[in-house]
Amino acid sequence: MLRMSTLFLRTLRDDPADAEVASHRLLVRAGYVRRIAAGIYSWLPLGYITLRNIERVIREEMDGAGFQEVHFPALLPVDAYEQTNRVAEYGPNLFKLKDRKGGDYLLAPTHEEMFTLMVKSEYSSYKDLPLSIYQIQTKYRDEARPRSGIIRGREFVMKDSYSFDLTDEGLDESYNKHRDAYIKTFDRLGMRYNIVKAMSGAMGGSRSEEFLAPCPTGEDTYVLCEKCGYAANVEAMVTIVPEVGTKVIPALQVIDTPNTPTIDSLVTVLNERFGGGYTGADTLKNVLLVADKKNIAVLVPGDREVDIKRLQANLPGVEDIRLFEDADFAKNPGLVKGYVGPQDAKKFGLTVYADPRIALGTGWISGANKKDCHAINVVNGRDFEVDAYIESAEVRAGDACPDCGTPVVIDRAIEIGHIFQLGRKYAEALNLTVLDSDGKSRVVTMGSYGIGVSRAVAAIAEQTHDGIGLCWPAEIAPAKVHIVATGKDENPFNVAENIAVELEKLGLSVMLDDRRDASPGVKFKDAELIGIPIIVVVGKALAEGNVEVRIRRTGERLDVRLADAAGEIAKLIS
RNA sequence: CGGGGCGUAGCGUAGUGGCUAGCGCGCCUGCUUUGGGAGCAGGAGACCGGAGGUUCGAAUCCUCUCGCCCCGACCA
Repeated sequence: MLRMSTLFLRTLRDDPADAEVASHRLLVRAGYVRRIAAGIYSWLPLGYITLRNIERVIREEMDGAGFQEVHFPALLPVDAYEQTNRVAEYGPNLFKLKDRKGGDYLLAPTHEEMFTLMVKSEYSSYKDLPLSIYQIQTKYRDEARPRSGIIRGREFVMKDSYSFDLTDEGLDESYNKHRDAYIKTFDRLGMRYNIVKAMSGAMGGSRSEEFLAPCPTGEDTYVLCEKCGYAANVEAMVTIVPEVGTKVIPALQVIDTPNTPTIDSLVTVLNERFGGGYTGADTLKNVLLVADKKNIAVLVPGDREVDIKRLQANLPGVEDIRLFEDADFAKNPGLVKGYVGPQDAKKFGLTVYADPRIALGTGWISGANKKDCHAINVVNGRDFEVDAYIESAEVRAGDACPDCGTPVVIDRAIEIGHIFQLGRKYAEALNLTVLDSDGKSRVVTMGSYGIGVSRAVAAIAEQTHDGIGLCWPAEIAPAKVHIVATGKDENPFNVAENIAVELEKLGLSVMLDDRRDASPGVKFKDAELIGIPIIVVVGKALAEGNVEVRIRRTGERLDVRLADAAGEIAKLIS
């Protein structure tokens, strides 16, 4: 039983000045966490209980699916991470340190290497597979910018699992088992979430899905088709290739378009000259970028921006992308800022990437590679060539769903889980092989499955809080019932104590506000801030032989006969 | 790393060269109060982020530095 009279807790009346998002503000105010440094937090009793409740649910579901828990050190020698090139990949995001002998260590940002090496050192036969093991561990990433309190820290708790299979079919099966276990887990945690197609990113691999908890403070943007259920991270959103008309487009013609370095100014001039009807979508935007020191052109419809994140996600292997700067234009005098067209790309040594909307045979208005001049009737395949079609244009609400064509909606979310098929990258790098039934050595294929445990505390707080405080789902609340005793004589305190004991006998955890020196108002405010789902007030209603039961989420209040209070409360929870 | 903002008691804050750094919450003591963050009285608590400088005098001005928050870049 948690007794408020002795609980290590101090709630704050004012919002902390350094907290912006709701979860951060309320978790600090309600005494769940305290900041130690940027992105590094201490967990106080209420917060730690909540965190462990989430861990418990995760463990139950992982164990239930037949996965086994292990525990690796957070402090590791760098060797293995060098073999897989992770030290370079993580770069400054890696917390590095030296031991007294000068040996290089790191605080692990993730543990693929350890899992792989562990399996390698223990197993060597296909008969040992499939295998899925997991851990719940503190991870360290020296983020360039920690933000939003617990949501994005430099130290955080993560559950990570890895599956090991001989075949691709086996990997699919392991992946699906994890997917099912995640669905059960997040359902129990009382979260709203979408399972969304994602890019597997630099890790390689094929299938990849994210579990996203919709919430305005989230950092991820995703699209959702409300008709067919298609959901994808914007990076993974697929664009429908438009039908190309059969009309013959006249020959390319260069026209004078003075002072039209922007799409808007160009459209204005076109409409003046040709009597209207032109929009940005008729023009071709040629965005020049430098990708790992190579010049590239990205073609998108003029009414859209290039989404550099999407572009990068769809250009695997490219590490650094930036827009052309004045210095780059100076080095390439044929490329006229504001008047670039793809017609002479070869001549300029540009690799041309195009949004799928720039389909073969479509005609456009583009820059003429000459100051104050544009070209009309510029046809893809006739007047210019595209080296590759890739998703690179910004995604907008209302874009067509690739599965059913319905306009999609766009929403923001917090990434709380990510499952993906790693394939053989780590197994190859670390030489994890087993003998198959023919006695031949085969590289194992792996899957990787993460849940942000500490982040889930914040995500749930974001999704469930209201104007007066936190509001936990029963499964993870620091207690199931919060009993408030009010009044100045002994009786309500004794009654509250008795109900608490009875509830605990029924298996329900209880927080008891047995403070003698706090006024009722303070106790109510604290109870609402702390966010335990059922609040029982023992006080005035005693005169009629009742206690008052309040549902935190709905604000609903009902009187319950004292005699069967515990039983009634227990019913409310189940 | 670029842009912006901020560092004064546990928390929220006032204080733009002047004398003992002010207020609210919280904390301690006493009395009163007890269904919506109680009242009165008394009290403790601040190297004004740090270093250096200007000045008769610096929380206040200057330089450097450290930290924190927000936007962007970045982010298994």
